[in-house]
Amino acid sequence: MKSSDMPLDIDQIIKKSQEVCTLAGAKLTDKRKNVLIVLLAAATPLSAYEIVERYKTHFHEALPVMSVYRMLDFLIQEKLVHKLETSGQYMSCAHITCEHQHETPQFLICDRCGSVKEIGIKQHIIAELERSIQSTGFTLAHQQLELHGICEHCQIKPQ
Amino acid sequence: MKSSDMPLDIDQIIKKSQEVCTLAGAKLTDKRKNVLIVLLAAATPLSAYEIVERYKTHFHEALPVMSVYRMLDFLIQEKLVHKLETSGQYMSCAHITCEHQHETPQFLICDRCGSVKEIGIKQHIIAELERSIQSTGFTLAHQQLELHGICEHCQIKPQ
DNA sequence: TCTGCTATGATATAACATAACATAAGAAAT
DNA sequence: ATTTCTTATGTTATGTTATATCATAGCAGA
Ligand SMILES: [Zn+2]
Ligand SMILES: [Zn+2]
Ligand SMILES: [Zn+2]
Ligand SMILES: [Zn+2]
Repeated sequence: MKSSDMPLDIDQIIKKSQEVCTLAGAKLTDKRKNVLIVLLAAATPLSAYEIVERYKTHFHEALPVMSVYRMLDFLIQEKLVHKLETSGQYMSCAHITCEHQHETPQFLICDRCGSVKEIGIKQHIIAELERSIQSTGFTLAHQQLELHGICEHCQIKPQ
Repeated sequence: MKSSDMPLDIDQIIKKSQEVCTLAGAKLTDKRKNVLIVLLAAATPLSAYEIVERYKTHFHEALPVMSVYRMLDFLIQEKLVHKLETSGQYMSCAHITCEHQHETPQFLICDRCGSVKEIGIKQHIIAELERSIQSTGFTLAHQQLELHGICEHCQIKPQ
């Protein structure tokens, strides 16, 4: 299951992505765009090697995995894609078309079906986390939170 | 830097580990024990391959990486060792000698020196997290939280 | 001793990621 | 239009993390 239950308008997201890149003085080349499309069309995060396979299927063109890693680096820099550190997989940002600035992301990873829902982390959670570790002298870098569990759909389904 | 600033009494931890295993009907063999000792003596988490190297240095005996993975599986099952999912590294549990049951662990990972401090996650943080995702229908599995940042020591040191 | 179980060894391979250098494609300057 | 520079992509090799599979050793109980 795609984590968002809303149907995606890929064309619109790509259009917005173009704008984001142009604004940043970066170029969303055709291949970078196609990699993003593969991720947008996927129901779950994909590894770089899975992207190679799907790219081949979708676009009838081979893409070296080395290039995929570089394109992912680019897309991550532009915050169009995120990397899940706990699984080494990549997924498109769920908030590309949102106007607001990108917040610290929080990922809800379903351990049964593999779907991932990205939500912005609530400010008060960050504040609580910081308060709870204050005594350790540790300073948080706001990267991302990856939480594992069972998604809504998988809960109502039989095992 | 070892994350805990307290000097470790490795002998005492090993003794307790023996007890934990015996109680669980499991055997802490010499090799498993030695792998644990390597981790206890390390200042930072180690990869399985790094454990192989250090094992060789400490004990003048080669250990196949395959065996290390199996011993890590065993030690993780007995909660004597944790795996950091964000880096594929392993570290000894900081609470082996504690009497209380093992809580959901939270790891503060220093991105400058690589040290990791393990603390039990506060109940109210879990409650807050659960409340914040309630509307998504997602049910958290209490695995572990890996937080990145800068540790106390690295903050006072020049870059 | 025989039997069966658990631990470990050995080998191969899968899966994820980076390094280094070559070529192509496009923009800017001449 | 040609040269030059830069950026994007291709190619090959290798490093790193993890699993699969089958063989052997060691040990406990019948
Ligand atoms: Zn995002
Ligand atoms: Zn699910
Ligand atoms: Zn622990
Ligand atoms: Zn540090």
